[in-house]
Amino acid sequence: MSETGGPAGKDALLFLTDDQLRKGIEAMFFAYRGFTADPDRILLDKGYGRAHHRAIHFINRSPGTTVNNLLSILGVTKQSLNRVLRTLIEDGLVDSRVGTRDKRERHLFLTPEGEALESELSTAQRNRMRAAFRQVGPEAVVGFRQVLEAMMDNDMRRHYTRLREASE
Amino acid sequence: MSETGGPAGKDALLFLTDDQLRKGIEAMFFAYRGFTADPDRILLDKGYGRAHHRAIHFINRSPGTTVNNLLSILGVTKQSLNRVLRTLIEDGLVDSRVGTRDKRERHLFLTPEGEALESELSTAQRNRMRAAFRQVGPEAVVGFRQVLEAMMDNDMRRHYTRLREASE
DNA sequence: CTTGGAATGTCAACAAGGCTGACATAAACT
DNA sequence: AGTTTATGTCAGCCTTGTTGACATTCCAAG
Repeated sequence: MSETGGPAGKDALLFLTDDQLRKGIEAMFFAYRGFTADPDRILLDKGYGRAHHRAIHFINRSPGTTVNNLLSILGVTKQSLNRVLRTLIEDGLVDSRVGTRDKRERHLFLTPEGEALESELSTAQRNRMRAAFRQVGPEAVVGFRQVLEAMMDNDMRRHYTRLREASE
Repeated sequence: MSETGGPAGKDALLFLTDDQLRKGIEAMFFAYRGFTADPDRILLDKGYGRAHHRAIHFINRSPGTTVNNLLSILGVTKQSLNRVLRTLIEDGLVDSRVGTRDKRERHLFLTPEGEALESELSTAQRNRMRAAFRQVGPEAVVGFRQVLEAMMDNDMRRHYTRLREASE
């Protein structure tokens, strides 16, 4: 690992100046645009938006998840999510099955068509991420994720780590 | 410094697996929510949105900038930006002065009230960024920014570095 | 067992902030 | 002077966020 203070001395905390923080803020802003650019282009052709992408992504990650669970991951209202889900279901990308144990719940799955779109979107997004990771090397990638995790709200970090546990 | 390939061997590129890339993607998604959460709360009270924040931020960064320049930084249409600017001007947070050399241009400045809001917003956002940076240390911060820069589109990276040059 | 409240999901209507199209004005270039 | 180009504004549409009202299902208290 590395010491967390850098070289001990009067400049040890230079990375916490307002200028450095602003640099981080602007980097985050500009990078997020790149992060979503490729999927956005693909979705535009098919008449979908970023909200559809998010739903598809997390249904793929947790097949059979309920609407309620998806809500707390996405952090939007159920009414907002519902509109998106309805179009995905109508278009045959998502399958919604009434819960067997609790009939109020709907369990969500991707159809083969939904999986195809998910794959197309995540391939595009991974390609950009891969190029960036490769360019900067594994140590930078570790730092990247450490900062992002530290920046999350607790609720979001809980979802983030829970997704890791489920898949590994 | 550090070698960029990690331990030489068959696992040297393990950080580029699909699982690692997906982890990066989800980290980006959840972290961006945290990144905008604090300013969003402040803006909600005052009847503004994220679009107003972005405009205020970059006008503060480049006082006297034109609408056109702001457009290419924000990557939205002029019509969309115009709606936001109109309310900020009406509310006395932004001052729009017709260009002296070219009367088609409008040069944008923050009023004292605008600067007050800018300060409130950026203080909140910096506080979160500072807490994250401090928690993970300067080496992680370097990695964080390296990945973000590598992830930007070329146009956005141009704006990003241009802002650096102007201020340092 | 039934009944009242809580949980889940759907429908309707509204607001913010993207978008395109049409246009007014100013500058620039024949 | 007259056409073309650049800048900014106005009008209207679409996505996706919001709240409110409601139907269905479950569960627990009487």
